[in-house]
Amino acid sequence: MPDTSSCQFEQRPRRLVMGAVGLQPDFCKMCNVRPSSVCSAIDDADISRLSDAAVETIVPPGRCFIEEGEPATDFFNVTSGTVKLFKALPDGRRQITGFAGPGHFLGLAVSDRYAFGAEAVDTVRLCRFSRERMRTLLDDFPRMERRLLEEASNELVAAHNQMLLLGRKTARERVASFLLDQANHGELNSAGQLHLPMTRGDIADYLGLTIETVSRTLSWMRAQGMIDVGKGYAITLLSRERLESLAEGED
Amino acid sequence: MPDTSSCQFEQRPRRLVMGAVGLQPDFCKMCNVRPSSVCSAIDDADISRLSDAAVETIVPPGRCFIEEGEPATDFFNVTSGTVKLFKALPDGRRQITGFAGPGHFLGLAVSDRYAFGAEAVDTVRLCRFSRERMRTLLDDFPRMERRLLEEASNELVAAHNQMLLLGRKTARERVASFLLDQANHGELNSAGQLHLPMTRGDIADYLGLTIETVSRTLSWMRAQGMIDVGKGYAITLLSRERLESLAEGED
DNA sequence: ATGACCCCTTGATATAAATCAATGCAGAGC
DNA sequence: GCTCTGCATTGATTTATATCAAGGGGTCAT
Repeated sequence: MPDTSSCQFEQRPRRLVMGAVGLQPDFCKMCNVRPSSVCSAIDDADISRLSDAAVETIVPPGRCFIEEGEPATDFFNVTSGTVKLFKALPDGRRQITGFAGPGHFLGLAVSDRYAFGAEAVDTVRLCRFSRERMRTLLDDFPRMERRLLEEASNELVAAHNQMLLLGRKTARERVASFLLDQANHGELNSAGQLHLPMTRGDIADYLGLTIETVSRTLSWMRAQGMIDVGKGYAITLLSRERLESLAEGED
Repeated sequence: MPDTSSCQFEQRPRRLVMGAVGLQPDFCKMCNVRPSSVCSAIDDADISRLSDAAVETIVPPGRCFIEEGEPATDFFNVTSGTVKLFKALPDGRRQITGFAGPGHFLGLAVSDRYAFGAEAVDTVRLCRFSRERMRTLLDDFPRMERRLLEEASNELVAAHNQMLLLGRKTARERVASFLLDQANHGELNSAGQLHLPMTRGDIADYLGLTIETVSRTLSWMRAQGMIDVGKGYAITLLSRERLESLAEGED
């Protein structure tokens, strides 16, 4: 059962129907509003419609749940875990266009087919809506449309940054940019380590490099004293300053 | 004076105030609605507010009208001509993130600073709004918000395609993809030629290549009989089929 | 006309990153 | 205990593309 502790509806039990389907906390996250402002805008009929619309889904690591080119039936909001989004060429070359963490939307596009594939990096929890119902939700909750526009704008900025990276940065600059992005968006653990849920292959496909180049670059950074590569997927950033100047090509 | 022939308001002259400031046809384009549905939703007070909000701007070729990192005061809708959008690194390396033609929006981002620069490729006509007023326009015309979301979604799809191109395609595949994109989005002239308004340098900065590689690749395609490179910026696609299989790496 | 400038093309060479190859390590299954 | 498999690291070599360099053909101002 989803955590509802951050939402204050203990006094209004009927409202918890939403929580029961995993919708309420996610819906708050989607709309980026306080739960109370969402709930004051809906009535009992809405509740049943919303409950009906959302399904909580759990996807195991490595499982692909959106196939590029398939009919786009669903719309997702990531609740926990990390998803990789990718596009592929017929001969198997693959470009990961982004990693989506908690709060991110998938399947926004206007097209009736998915423009990308999506695969769980680790265990992923999703809030799934049918796109058809999504459309009626948007009519009823105009805030949500604004929220989606905001999200799309942010993704667009990220995409443009990534285009600069892919088109004009060297391997070292790419890896430095990636580590800093990850450190800014994800959280560091208690030891100050950055936990990267994805494999070297995923990083390579995200940065437009090969596995070997990513590995060599990380080794070089370690030799330079910029980072410490721990066991598994943990990395410590020892000199954020040097990584930053490297990432922007100031060297 | 802007062309109003596509809008049917000859019988309601007062409405032409909008056309007088270059707003009305552009506004229709922005909202992607028939002029009548826009105008039925507004009254005289709205007209003066809208007229006030929009300014028609003409930008000469090569003129940069958005500086990356400057405060984002305005919001633009391209009326005619082609704009190049770009991001740059401190040492001068540049990535063109897209070319914006008639109907495209600029300055959508949530941030209070422009995330990219914009420069006119040829003579560009723009409809300019202050972002502050844009916000109130969005409140009054909810259709517009949906239209912007649609636009942003389409741009996101284009950005992801470009990431695949920049990260994983060879020079030949990149140039082939570019030519086909241009042929699909722009119009061919009467001789079946594609007119590219941008220089080889712009194409290179868009495709993550150098001028020399773009030039050599076009020469190679000509030698292969895929294209014909005319005088100036005109190119004829002789075998769209071969270009398509090349663009997707099927060779 | 002349020179300056910009853009494009083509050739020769250099290099960053890919590819090919070998090895090590850790977890899963038997 | 084993082997098998996937992932990561490191080394040797290749290659696609960048860089360096030269020359041609416009256009514009003098």
